[in-house]
Amino acid sequence: MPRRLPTVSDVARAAGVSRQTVSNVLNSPEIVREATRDRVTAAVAELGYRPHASARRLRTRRASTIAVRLDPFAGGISGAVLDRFLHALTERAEARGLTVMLYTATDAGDEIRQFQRLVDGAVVDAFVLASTYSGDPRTEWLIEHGHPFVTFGRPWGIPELDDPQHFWVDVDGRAGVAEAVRRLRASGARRVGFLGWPAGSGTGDERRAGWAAALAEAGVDAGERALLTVDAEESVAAARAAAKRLLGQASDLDAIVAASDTLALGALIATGGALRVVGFDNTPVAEAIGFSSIDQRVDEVAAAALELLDLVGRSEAGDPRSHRLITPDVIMRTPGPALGLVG
Amino acid sequence: MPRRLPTVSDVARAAGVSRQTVSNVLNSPEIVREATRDRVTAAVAELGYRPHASARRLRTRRASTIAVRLDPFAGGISGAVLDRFLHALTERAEARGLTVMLYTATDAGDEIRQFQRLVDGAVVDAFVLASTYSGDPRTEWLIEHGHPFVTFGRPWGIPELDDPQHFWVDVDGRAGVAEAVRRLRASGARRVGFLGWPAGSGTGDERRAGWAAALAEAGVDAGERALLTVDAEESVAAARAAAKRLLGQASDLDAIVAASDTLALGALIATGGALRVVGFDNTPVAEAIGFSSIDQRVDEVAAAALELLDLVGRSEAGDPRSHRLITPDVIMRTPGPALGLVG
DNA sequence: TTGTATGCGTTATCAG
DNA sequence: CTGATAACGCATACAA
Repeated sequence: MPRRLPTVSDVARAAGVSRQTVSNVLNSPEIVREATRDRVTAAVAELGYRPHASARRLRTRRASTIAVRLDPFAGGISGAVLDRFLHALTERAEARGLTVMLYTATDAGDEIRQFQRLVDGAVVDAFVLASTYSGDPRTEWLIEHGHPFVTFGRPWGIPELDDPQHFWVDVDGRAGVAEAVRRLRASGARRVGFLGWPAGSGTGDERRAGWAAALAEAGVDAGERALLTVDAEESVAAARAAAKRLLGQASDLDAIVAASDTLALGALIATGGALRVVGFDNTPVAEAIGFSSIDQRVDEVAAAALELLDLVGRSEAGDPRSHRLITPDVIMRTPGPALGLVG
Repeated sequence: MPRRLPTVSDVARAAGVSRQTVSNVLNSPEIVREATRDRVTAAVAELGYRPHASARRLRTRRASTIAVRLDPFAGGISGAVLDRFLHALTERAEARGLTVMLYTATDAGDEIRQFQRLVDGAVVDAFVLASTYSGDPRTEWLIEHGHPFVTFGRPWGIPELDDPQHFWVDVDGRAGVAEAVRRLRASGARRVGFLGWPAGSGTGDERRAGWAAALAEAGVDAGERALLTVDAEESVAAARAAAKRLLGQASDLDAIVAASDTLALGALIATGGALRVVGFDNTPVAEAIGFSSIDQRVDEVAAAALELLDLVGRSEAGDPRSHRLITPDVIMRTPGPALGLVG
C-alpha cells in the first residue's frame, strides 16, 4: 500500500519546529543550532522522510539528472566498454545525488531533437556524450544553447580541442600502448609489431603513435618500424588476414600490440598463439581467452566526467581544467598453454 | 542561453484562453472544441512549449520513469545481452513517453534500499529486474509494498511462477534449443551433443531439456542421450575441457549445442572447428568468429515487459497475461573455412 | 537562529 | 465546453 509519504511539514510537526527549519537542516545544516538539528534529524529518521525529488526539482529548477545516449549496437566486441563506463558513471552519479537516464537516437539530427525534448521538459540538466568528431553538430548545438555536457573522447578537430567550452575526458591511448610495448620488451620481446586501424581515426592514430614512440625510444628507426605495422578494419577476419601479412613482412616477430581486442583476437588466431598479443579495451573476450589487454579505466573516466560537469560554465578560455586525460592500465596475461589456436 | 521556458500560462495568453484549457488540450483533447484546440496547438507550436516534467510529476504523482539496475559486471561474454535489452527497452519506453533511469546495487539488501529511495523520492514508479531467483527478497519486497515491477526471467521457484502479482517475461530457451537441434539434424548432423551448465540453474536446465526433447523426437533414447551431454561452468577453459570429455565419450559427434556463447567458444576451440557448434545469446563474439547462436530477441522482450507494466495491478489470480514467453531466433552461420581453431 | 509568506508549473475540482 | 481557484512538496526572501 503506497501510504502517504511524509513531507517536510510532517517532519516539522514531529520535531516541533517550522518547515523552514527542516529545510535548513537538510540543505544547510551548519546554520542551525545543534540541538534543533538533532531533533529534526531524529524526526526525519523516525518518519522515514525523503525529499520529494520532483518538488525539489520544480523549486530549484535543477533536474540533477544527466542523460546518456545508448548506442544502437553496443556492438562489436568492444561495446562492453561503454557498458562498463555506464555502470561506473551511474555508481558515481548516485554518490553525488545525481540520476543517470538513458535515451536513444538514430542520428545526430535525431539526437539534437532529443536534447531539445529533454532540456525543454526540464528532465535533464547535463549530457554525457560517448564520442565526438570534428564539427560534430551535437556539441555545437549544446554549446550554442548553453547546455552543460562532457564528452568521453576528445573532439578530434583542431579548433575544438582546446575550446574551453568543450569539456572532455579521454583515455591516453598513446601512453597506454607505449607502456605495453615497454613491458613486452622488458619481458624479453625484441621485435614488437602493431596491428592498427587504417590511418585517419584520431583514436587509432594515437595508439599507433604510442607504439612508434616506444620503439623509437628503443632505437628502432622509422624505416624498420614501417615493416612492423599493418592496418585492418575492425573485424576478426580482417585482423587475421592483416596479421598474416605482418608475419610475412617481418618474420622474426615476438609480439603484436593491437588497437583493439577484436584485432588482437584476429592476430591471436593468425599466429596460432605462438606470439604474445596485447589488445585494447580489456573486454570480456580478452579475459575469457586470456590474452593481455589495455584497460581504459572507465571508473576514473566516469569520475573525471562528473567532476568536469561541476566546472562547466565556470571555465575561462584556455583553462586546462576543461579536459582530462586518463592513463590506462596495461593488463598482462600469459595465456595458459591449454589454449591453442591456429589459423 | 537557457531562455526562460514557456509555460502553460504563456501558451494560454498567446491563444487567448485559460491555462486550464491548454492543459485540457494537452491531456484530454477530445473534450475541447476543435476551433479552440487548433488555436492552442498553434500557440504551443509557435512558442515551442513543452510540459515541465517535474511540475507534472509533482501534480500527477507519477514519475513516468522506470528504473533498471545495471549489473556490477556487465561481465562475461554474455553481458552484452543485458546491454541490448537495455537499448531496446529505452527505445520502446521513449515511444510510450516513459523514461528509463539506472541505478546500481551491491546486493539484494542494498537494492531494496535503492527501491526505497527511488519510490520515496517519487523518482520512479516501476522497476524492471533483469533476473530473479526463488525466494528473491527483492520481488517479495516490491510485492509487499505494492510497487509495480516486471522481471526479465522467470522466478524459478514453484510458488512464484504462477503468482499473478509477479509479472515476468522470459525467453523460451527450451524451444530455442530444440529448434536448433532440429535445424542441425535437417542439415545433416546425425549426432548432436549438448554442452550445458551444471544442473540446478533453471535457465540451463530448460535449455538442456530442449535438446533432450528434440533428440527424443528423433528417436534417441535416454541412455544414448546421457552419453551425449556434459557440464561445464561458464568459462571458456572449463568448456574446452568438458568438450574434450564429450568427444571422448561420444566419438562420432557431428555437432554441439551449448548453453551459452562462452561454452560454445570453448567447444569450438576443443573441436578445432571440425564440428558445427551452436551457442546461446548471439553475442558479438559469435558474430565476430562466425559461429551459430540462438538470439534472445531482446526487442520483443522489452516490448512485452512494457506491456506487462501496463497491466500490473489489474491482473486477477491465474491471469495468464501476467507473464509472457518469447520464442528465440536460431541464427545459423557457417564459419568461413579461413578460421581454424584447435585445442 | 527561527518562523511566515510566496511561487515554481502543472492538473483536479467545480462553478459558470 | 470553458475558466477561476486550489494544491502537489519544497525552498527562498524576508521579517521576527
